[in-house]
Amino acid sequence: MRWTQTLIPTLKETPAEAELASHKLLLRAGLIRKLTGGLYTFLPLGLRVLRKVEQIVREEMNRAGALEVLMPALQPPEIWQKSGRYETAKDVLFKVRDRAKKEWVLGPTHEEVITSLVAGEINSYRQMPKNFYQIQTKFRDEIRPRFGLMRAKEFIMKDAYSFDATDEGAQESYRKMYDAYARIFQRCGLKTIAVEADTGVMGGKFSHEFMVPAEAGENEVVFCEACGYAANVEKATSAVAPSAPAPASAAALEEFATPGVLTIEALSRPPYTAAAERQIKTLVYIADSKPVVILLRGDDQLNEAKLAGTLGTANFRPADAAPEMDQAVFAELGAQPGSLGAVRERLIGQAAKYPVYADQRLEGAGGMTTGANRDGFHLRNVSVPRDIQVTAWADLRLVQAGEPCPKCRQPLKVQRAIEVGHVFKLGTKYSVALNALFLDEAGKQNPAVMGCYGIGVTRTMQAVIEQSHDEQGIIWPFSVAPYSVCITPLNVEPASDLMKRAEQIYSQLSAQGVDVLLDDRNERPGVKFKDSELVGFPLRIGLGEKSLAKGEVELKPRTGPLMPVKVEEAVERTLALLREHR
RNA sequence: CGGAGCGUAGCUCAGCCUGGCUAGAGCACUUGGUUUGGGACCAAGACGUCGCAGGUUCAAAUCCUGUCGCUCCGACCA
Repeated sequence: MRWTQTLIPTLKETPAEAELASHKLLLRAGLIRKLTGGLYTFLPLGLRVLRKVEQIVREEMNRAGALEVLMPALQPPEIWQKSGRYETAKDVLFKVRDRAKKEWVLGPTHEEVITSLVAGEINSYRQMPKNFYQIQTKFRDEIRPRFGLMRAKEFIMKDAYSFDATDEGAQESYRKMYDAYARIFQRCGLKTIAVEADTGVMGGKFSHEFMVPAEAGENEVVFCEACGYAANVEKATSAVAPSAPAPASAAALEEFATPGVLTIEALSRPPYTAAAERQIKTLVYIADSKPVVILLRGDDQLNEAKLAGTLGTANFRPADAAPEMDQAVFAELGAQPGSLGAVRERLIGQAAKYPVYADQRLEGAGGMTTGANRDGFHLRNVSVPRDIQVTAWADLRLVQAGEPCPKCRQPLKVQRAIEVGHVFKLGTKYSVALNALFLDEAGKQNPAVMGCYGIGVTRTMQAVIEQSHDEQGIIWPFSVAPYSVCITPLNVEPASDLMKRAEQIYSQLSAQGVDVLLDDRNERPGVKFKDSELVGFPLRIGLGEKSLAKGEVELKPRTGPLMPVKVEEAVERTLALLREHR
């Protein structure tokens, strides 16, 4: 392709709308343009990258034995009602109406469609295992689209769904996808870590996310360099020490005045000096419209994902002074936040019936300080086993960097990351709901055991840029670069020897099947160099009068030194470099 | 949805506080010329419903109200 014949609208200045380096570069390098918030057009160069990522995904899915299909993006709401997600996923569902006013759904994902298909087409254990995948546009009514392609209303996802006759078979399907994902991201030049992920309230068996470490990521992963333990912070646990136990001869509860003290921090300072780890933090949440009390150690933070698992619902929020209903809850408890506690004898009336969920770390703790359910007062000498009636113990705390690894006790690290892929062992939730049943060897009817597997293709493309760029621009790996080679003649007069040489190299490389771009613009050298570095072609072949006088052209890898080579050897040397990176 | 900020040329922004003459700059674009190994220079030119609607005023980009859009922080997720 010739530069003057395609459209590569590079920008010298950074568009005001972009925050992330990768988002800025997508715009500046002329890969995408925004139509409106969360919706982007892929320009010729951006589309080439996207297609290359898709092709890698396709090859690896095929290698893993998955079958490519293409399902409708426009879907009937009935199947969503059957699975129950018409309600549970209502916030992300785009809905449209046809001329008869009938409602349709724009697919945010395709479990319902594929399971409906399989229900009709697969009836025997002999037809399994099967794994179907597609690369397709998804629609999600994101609350807040942001960061360019990272979180868009419309994006391209590779989704796959496996169907097995047995649980062991499903494990094997899961493992194959896990391995395929590792290969896919590696081929895209991405460093990823696979982390244990929260299965949420859907209660799937287990799940891994593929994360690209990056400060710009929206997730946090906890990992151990010593033993390889890695988990999403929502799921992560650690081997933190339990709290100091209640002494044998426990002192009696004692109320003391703490005027104006509303925080753990304030209570840990003089004149009170109750260390944070000797305090009990009391939180009140409204879950499914009912108040619940949550207890953590003073120096711990609540992990809301774990709370969701414990409560069995994601429909909860912290109680807040504003809504009247919440005010009634605080009135029942006898105090405002800052003076709340869960000591049995202080919970009277309705408050005595509020369920109390306590973090495991408090189990057996003694000598603690907590709110007295009376504004401006706290209680000391609290013994958890003696004074607090706990409805259920659970792991509710957020793991912090430096805590001991749950497997090997070495210090854990925390890193921000971008989620590019997710593998999920689903079980039979959808096959039961949508009747995907089969007959086993014994002639007995069973629901298929499913797994689902997603890769954000457009997000992966941006993640590559986020992980691989410098001040000059993008640094594309050969595998997904829009063009592997950019030929940069510094004189584009058609009659010039220099341009003839450039044309010759261009046609020879093209004939060898190399993705090559000829920068035939009549621009000054600086402009051409800057642009080729901004776009990030892995290899540039520079042709200038000076070096050509010596019979040389210049090979310039994006991040390597300039390599003068004989004109006659330019094509061969280029092909050799490309082979090295295959 | 809650909180914060921003809407002026294709892009980056100034002007707004303290209303006033023909609404500006740089980049990009067009034409001509000079240049040509790291984002050139000279000259001439084209490009604006100042997001939109209403109000205040002799007069509104500027003040007020509403509205729409965008960006950032939180809940959602590939």
